[in-house]
Order: sequence, then structure tokens, then C-alpha cells
Amino acid sequence: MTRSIALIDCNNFYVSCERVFNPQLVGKPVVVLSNNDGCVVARSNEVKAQGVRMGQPWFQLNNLAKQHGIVAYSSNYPLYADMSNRVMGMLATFSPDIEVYSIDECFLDFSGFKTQDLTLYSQHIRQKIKQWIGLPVCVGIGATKTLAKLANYLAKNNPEFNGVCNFSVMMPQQQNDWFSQIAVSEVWGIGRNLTPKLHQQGIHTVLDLKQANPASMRSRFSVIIEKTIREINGIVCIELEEMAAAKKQIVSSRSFGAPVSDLASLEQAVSLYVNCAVEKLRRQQSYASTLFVSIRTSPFNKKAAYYKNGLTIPLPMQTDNIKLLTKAALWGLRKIYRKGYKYQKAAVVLSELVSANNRQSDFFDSELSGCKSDKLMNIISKINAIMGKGTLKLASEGYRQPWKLRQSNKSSSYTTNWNELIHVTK
DNA sequence: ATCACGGTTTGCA
DNA sequence: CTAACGTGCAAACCGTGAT
Repeated sequence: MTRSIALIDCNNFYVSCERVFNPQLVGKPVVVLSNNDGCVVARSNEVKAQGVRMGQPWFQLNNLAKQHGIVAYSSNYPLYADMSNRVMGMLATFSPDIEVYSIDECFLDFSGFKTQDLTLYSQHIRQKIKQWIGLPVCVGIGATKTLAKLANYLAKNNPEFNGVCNFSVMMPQQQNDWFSQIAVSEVWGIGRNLTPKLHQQGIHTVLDLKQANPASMRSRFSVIIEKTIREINGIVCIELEEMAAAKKQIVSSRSFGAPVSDLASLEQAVSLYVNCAVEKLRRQQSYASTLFVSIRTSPFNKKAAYYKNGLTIPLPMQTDNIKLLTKAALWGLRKIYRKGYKYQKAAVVLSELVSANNRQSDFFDSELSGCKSDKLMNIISKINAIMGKGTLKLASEGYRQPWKLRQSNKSSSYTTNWNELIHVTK
């Protein structure tokens, strides 16, 4: 049976979220910046038209921003996460089979639905999400996830589709016409490194890739590209994954708001990152076997000396205990710390994760795995979940945090914090 | 010659 | 006033020592 898979993608998601609560921004050039107000991570159409690239450092855009009056927001992740949950919750009512792919994208399996009805059904979905949440979305439909992604790309970039492109009702010849107009780099899984290599092979458009030989492309590149080619030809190789698989590795890394030289500040930052990683670890009910801690100076600063180092620490037992993990991380940090450098970033990685039911119990079952501290951990997690992140924390995180993120223009957390709701009326 | 390993780099979104 | 460039994950790769 031919499948029908839809990809629903929010337009310029972060920018659109800001516009919901600040409608004067509609029609104006708006960007949202990454952590530390470093790079552009979301652009309104007006900004894209100016040639601003995804991931471009904000400081490089000073002149252009002044010239065109570009409004820049610091990223407000609590707001975007909450808006995303609302969208996903609504989408789940339109099909029983759903994969939340990213904060702004979602696959719905419409297999078994009448393909002729899907375009109208998708228009209905768009209209409801606009009406109830305020966000604009586009829908792409195809026989595979890769085709759904491509259909979505067409829906986004060609007004004649009115936000919905359905390959399932399109003639093959017409599909190929579109494919011949889309650059191969737009295909899901074809990134900036594969693109020039494909160009060398004479593959420039999606149609070129569709007609390439999957087997020989596999031997030349990888199995990934073989799957991609087959998917463009309508053969499902990438299944819908309704249950998010447990992560094999959990990373918490962040750049500092200002360079840091003293060990004490690094210790605070690393403690916070361990906290953050452990929250994720416990949410997926896993235990870590090793912890990796690393620090580095800025690779961009040519005037100051560069230094980076990291250390993998095997843990005496599989654990989710924040005290034990913090202790290990700080021990590692002190090993790799060198005086006299301006550090810009630290990271904590938990790996060799095992899920709760596969966990090996410790023969000696010491206090570390025992009930006492586990109970304390559970209580800390619960209180933080109810009262807000960071309500309770280990003292090693520190009270004043001069190294914390720069966020010079963050909007209010309108939907997740009562105290910030007031700003809506100001 | 081949494998398992760990650590590092690459690639992608 | 100046300097200022993200994060998270997995797969691929690569050197090493063991078999």
C-alpha cells in the first residue's frame, strides 16, 4: 500500500512565536538570536530577502540591521517550547500516528486516508492552528518522509500552493518538473559537505539525485544517501518513529556571557551543566557509565592563546546521582584546568547510558546508589518541576553567576510565568 | 590481517 | 567604548593494541 505521510512545519517558528505576542512585528524584519545573542537562528521572510544567512554571527550584521531596522530578539526557549507543545498537542488530534521531529516540525501518518481529501484536510489543520494558537504552518504530503519534506519546501516557497503541497495527487511528470527546479542541497540529509561532492558527480537538482543509481551511490558515499535516493523514489526507508528512542549520549554545553579565567567560575558553570544533563538523564530514566568534561578558549579570538582540553571519567557505577556526577565532573575539571587562559565554553557529556530496566545493580549497593540520596534527588527534581528550574540546586553552582548567558533583548515568558504575563498589557 | 576499543572529527538539523 | 561566532546528537573515521 502506498503511504501518505505529512510534514507540518511552522513558518519561521521562533519569529512567529514572538509575533503572536507582539503583533506590531508582523511585516517587519525580525530575527531571533542563539544563546549569548551570538548567531541568527530564525529569520522572518523580510530578513531572508535581505540575504541574511542561517547561523550568521549577529555582530556581522550591524550595518544591515541599522539600514533596514531589523529587530533582534534573544531566544526565549520556555516560550517556544510551550508554543510547540500546544501545536503538537493539536496535531495529535488529526492522526493517531505522529512523530514530533523537532521543536517546530511534526510528521503525521495519513496512510489509509483518501489521498484526494488530504489537501483539504491539511488546509483545515492550517486554519485551526492559526486560529487557536496564532502560528502559520505549511504542510507537505508524500509517500515517504523525505518526499513529505520536499513537498513542504514547495508549499513554503510557492504561494500558488497556499501552504499545502500534496505529491500524492500530483502526476509523476509534474512532480519531476518541480524536482528539476529544486537544488539538491534542499533534500533532507544532503548538507553543505555532500552538496559539492554531488555537484562533482553532475548531480545538481533533486531530479538528478532521484535518477542516480542507488547502489553505486552507496559504494561511493554511504548507505544514508542510498536510502535518500530510494525515498525520493517513493520507497519507504525511514520509518515514522512515534516513540522517541532513548538517547545514547546527553550533552550540556554552553558558551559564557563573558570570558572566564578563574577556576571557581568554571566550577559553577560545570555544576550547572551537570545539573541540566542529569535532568535530561532522569527524564528518560537512564543511568550514565561515563562522564566527559571539557573546557576551551574561543577559537575565533586570534589575539589570545588557544587551549582546549577534556577528560573522560569512568564512573564507579551506573548512576543518575547528581552529587556523584558533580563530584566527578569537578574532579575532572580541576585536572584539565590551566591558569592564565580566557575560557569561553564548557561542556559536560554523559555517555554509555543504560535504561532503568537494564541497569546492573551494584554488588555493594553503597550509599551512592542507596535510597537516601535517591530520595533527595527525586524531591529536588519534583520541586524544580513545579516551582521552576533552578529553585533548588547544589551550592557549588554558586549564587552570583557573572559567566551566565548574555540575553539583551528577551521577550517575556508569556505562557509559562505568571509574573511575566503582566508585560503583555504594557 | 582483522577486530574491538576509545577518542576525535565530521555531518546534519 | 569595544568586542563580539550555537547546541545536540549520531555516524564515520582513525590509530592502537590484542588476537
